[in-house]
Amino acid sequence: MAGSFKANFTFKILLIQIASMEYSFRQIEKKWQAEWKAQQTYQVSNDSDKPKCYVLDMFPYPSGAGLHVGHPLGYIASDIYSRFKRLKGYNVLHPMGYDAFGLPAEQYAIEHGVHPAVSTETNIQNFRNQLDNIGFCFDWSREVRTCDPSYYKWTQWIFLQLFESYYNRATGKAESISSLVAIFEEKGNEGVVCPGEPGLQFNAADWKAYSSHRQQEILMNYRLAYCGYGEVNWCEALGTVLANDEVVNGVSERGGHPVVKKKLRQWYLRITEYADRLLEGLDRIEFSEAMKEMQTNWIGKSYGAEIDFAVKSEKGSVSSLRVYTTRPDTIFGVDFMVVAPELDIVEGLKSEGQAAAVEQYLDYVKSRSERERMAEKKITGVFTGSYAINPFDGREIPIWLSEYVLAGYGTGAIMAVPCGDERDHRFAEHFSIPITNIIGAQYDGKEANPTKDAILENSGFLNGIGMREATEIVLKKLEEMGIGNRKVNYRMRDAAFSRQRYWGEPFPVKWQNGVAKALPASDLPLELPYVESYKPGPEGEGPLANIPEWIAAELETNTMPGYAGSSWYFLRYMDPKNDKEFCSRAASDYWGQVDLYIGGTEHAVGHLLYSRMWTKVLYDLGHIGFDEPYKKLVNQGMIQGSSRFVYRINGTNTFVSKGLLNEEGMYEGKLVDKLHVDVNIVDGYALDTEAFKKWKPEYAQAEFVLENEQYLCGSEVEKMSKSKFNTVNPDHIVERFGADTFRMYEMFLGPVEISKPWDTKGIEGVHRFLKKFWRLYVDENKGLNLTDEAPTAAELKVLHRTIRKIEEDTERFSFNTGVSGFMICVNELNELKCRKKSILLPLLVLLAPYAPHITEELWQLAGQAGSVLDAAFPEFKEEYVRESAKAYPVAINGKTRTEITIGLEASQAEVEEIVLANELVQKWLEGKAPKKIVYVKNRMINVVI
RNA sequence: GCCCGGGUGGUGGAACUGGUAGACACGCAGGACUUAAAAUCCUGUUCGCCGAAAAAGCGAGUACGGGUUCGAUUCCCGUCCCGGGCACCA
Repeated sequence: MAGSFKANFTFKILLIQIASMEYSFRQIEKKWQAEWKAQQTYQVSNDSDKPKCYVLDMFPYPSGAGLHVGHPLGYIASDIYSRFKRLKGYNVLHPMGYDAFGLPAEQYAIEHGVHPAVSTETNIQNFRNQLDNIGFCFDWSREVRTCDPSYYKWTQWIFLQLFESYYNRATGKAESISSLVAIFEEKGNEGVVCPGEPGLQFNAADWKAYSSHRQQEILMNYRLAYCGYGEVNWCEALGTVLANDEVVNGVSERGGHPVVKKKLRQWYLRITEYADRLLEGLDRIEFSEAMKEMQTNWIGKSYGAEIDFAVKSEKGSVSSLRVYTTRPDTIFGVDFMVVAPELDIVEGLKSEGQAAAVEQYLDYVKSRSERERMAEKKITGVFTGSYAINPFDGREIPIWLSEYVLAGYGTGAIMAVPCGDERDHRFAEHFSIPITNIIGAQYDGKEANPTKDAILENSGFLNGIGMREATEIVLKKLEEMGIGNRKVNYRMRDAAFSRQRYWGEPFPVKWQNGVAKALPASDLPLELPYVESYKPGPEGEGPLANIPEWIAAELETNTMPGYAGSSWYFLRYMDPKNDKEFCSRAASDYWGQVDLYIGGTEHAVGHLLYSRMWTKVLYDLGHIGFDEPYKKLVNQGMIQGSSRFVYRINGTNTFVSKGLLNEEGMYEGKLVDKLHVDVNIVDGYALDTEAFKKWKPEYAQAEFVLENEQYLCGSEVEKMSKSKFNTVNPDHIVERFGADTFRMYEMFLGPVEISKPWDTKGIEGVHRFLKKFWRLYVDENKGLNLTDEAPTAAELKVLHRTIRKIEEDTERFSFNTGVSGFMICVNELNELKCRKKSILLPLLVLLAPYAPHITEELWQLAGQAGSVLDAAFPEFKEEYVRESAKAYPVAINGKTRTEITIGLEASQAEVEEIVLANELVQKWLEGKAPKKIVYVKNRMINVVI
């Protein structure tokens, strides 16, 4: 008994010892995360002799769902790059913070009665824990939050800069409103076109004679941040304004209530004044061509003309119709006009006979969102009963209304040339409008041809003239006749900058007698007051309108949108604690532009354009020394999720199982709304209907139409996002495999810029690699197992190839191939049974940016001083990898047939001789002479027969 | 609809500037070690044809159809499918 007990006891001790030298990743990771925190290893100074490098991740919104595996993809990439740059001797700024204002927190407040500040704080804590788990090198002492008054004080301050500025087109930059007033007092607005009211003209005397109310109204039309009127999605039943996101099939996602458009007073940013500079700036920054193209298209600069057509109508109240066209040369091909249904002149255009049809059409359009209108393939429209007169041949052209023409672009009216424009063509065919062919054989009668190179026919005085030339002739003639002028147009509109919401920055503005007055900077921050209820105010105003004190103080009741705080946050990180300035000039001069910005393409035209504009304004006003915020942008692809959908019969609370829908996605002839459902309450495709009822209050009374006693959901691969309820939490991945494995696996999945669906299987391979790596240094029984022997040539070759590979791949953000490079290296060193410090210590440094915890542990075990984070990146030496010969693939007619090893210095003649002597090549030649032998040094050889 | 991106084995992907398609992994199959399992290690793995098998060989192959080229996953034209954005999600 005793002997057996003792043996058992010893055995246990042995087990513990063995276990202690295994790769126990959780223990190692927690140890070093605590150590780095204690040592403040990641704190960065603004004062350093080293070259600077600013690496930034796009500002996350701390959602209640927490991090999903898609978020850290970019953070890991930037983390690896930051650590790599640190090893390379840079002073690296790599900060993180929270874009903490936003709709979801408010939505949550409405649904659960929790104050957004409370839920946001909880979410941030949660986010932070999740981030810490992964071992990022963020300098948390620089953390910022947009909802913190010490932060939004400066958001409000920058808003005041915008409010107190206008864009001087003559100097091409923002200047102060006071300097504009000085110009007005001296000479009126001559030479200073009013962007908000282009026809406006007044002299100094006029200006002085204006009431102060009128003066303020004029100034408002110049300000970079200004007030105007705009349409919003208004839901009467909810008494609130909805985001496009929240509107499905013309009804609210919450509750399925009708949504119509309503005009409300709104703030705007005059980003259109910066259109040309936003275009020009693209030439000076390293964004992908696709990204530049998207921004260019969004800005949508076009050169064309505005033309006034005389109108013949029953009422006679409309004398002319102004259209915008980029193709004045096609004016003889105009077969009809299309006017946006919202335009005021519609009332005057409709004839008695068409009145009913027009009214019916207007009702239809009112129920449609802009998104739906643009996505519509179906052709809709109505004839107004009026005609425009072609100024050159007097032809009467019918005027139609159609939703494919948008009120906000150009003049809201177009001249339709069906033979040259696809949409016009389909419209003409659909409504049987006769088509005039002005390009002869270039038009086949079936499809529009948008060519610019045809010779015009059927075109009066333009007959026989090329289109490009004709454009100029027509423009001159229109100008002579006084009915048209050249016009540069932008598709981009001014950015709506107010929300009828609670959880955002209050505007530092008072309304007195209908005039907006800026609060003095000394009153900032204007703090967001506490509210009991998040219900909208009267007439769709924001919740702040419900606070008597707020109203009594005459304060603006709108709040700023999400992109306000995120448009300048990269500056605040440089000097986060400054309570005198948004960022000291010394700090912004030291850090300068963001050297590497990583984030998704979903911000291509929103955030990235706004923050570029804000930067330009701050630059113009002399607050910073550069006018582009981001020097280089790398787009991370999305890690996609697999979403699930439920189908609600439109206007009801009844949900129909997927299999019961017909091919058009209808149920018994009824329209259904397709709604996302949380993947966590769906098993495969089967919905847990009880959990569904508890999921959201509005579903508590939901009824289900089942198939085979189950409710089956639809599925789609799409972006992983809180709003699509399809997220996977990284925490449990880290728990099972460790942070180093998680980091490397995310990178190993594929190129950082490509989207791919998440799949947990496959992570084993990376985990195995790290265990193998560990065993290169540590014998699980004996412990550390390194020698001081001199390395062999083969070992040096493996090491230096890896140095080159990792350096190149990290520098070009090809982290996936970097990881595979490490795998190859470890496989080869294993084969060589290499345990030499001279090889393995440099390898530790190479791997440190990718897997910081395991490398720091081994660095310490190997008795190295200091942290591996501050080691020097090993230097690549070409001499160790140099080859003297290459095994060339030899192809016959492009098809590889064999391999021949030839010295690298061989000449064409020598190669030909060697190749022709080869037995296999001779077999293919069958005695004939080759036509040609292609030899590309260090690449391949091709024998052409 | 418009703009942008993508499509390569059973799966994720590699091939960087037009030069050996499938690196590196996952999965799968077989084997070694073990009483067994886990862990670890080894071998094979694009498809088809020809072989008893192995070796070798032949043919096809990077969404589909064309083109340029000695040579195309890579460049050009057209088609299909998937994803992102389209102005109040951030």
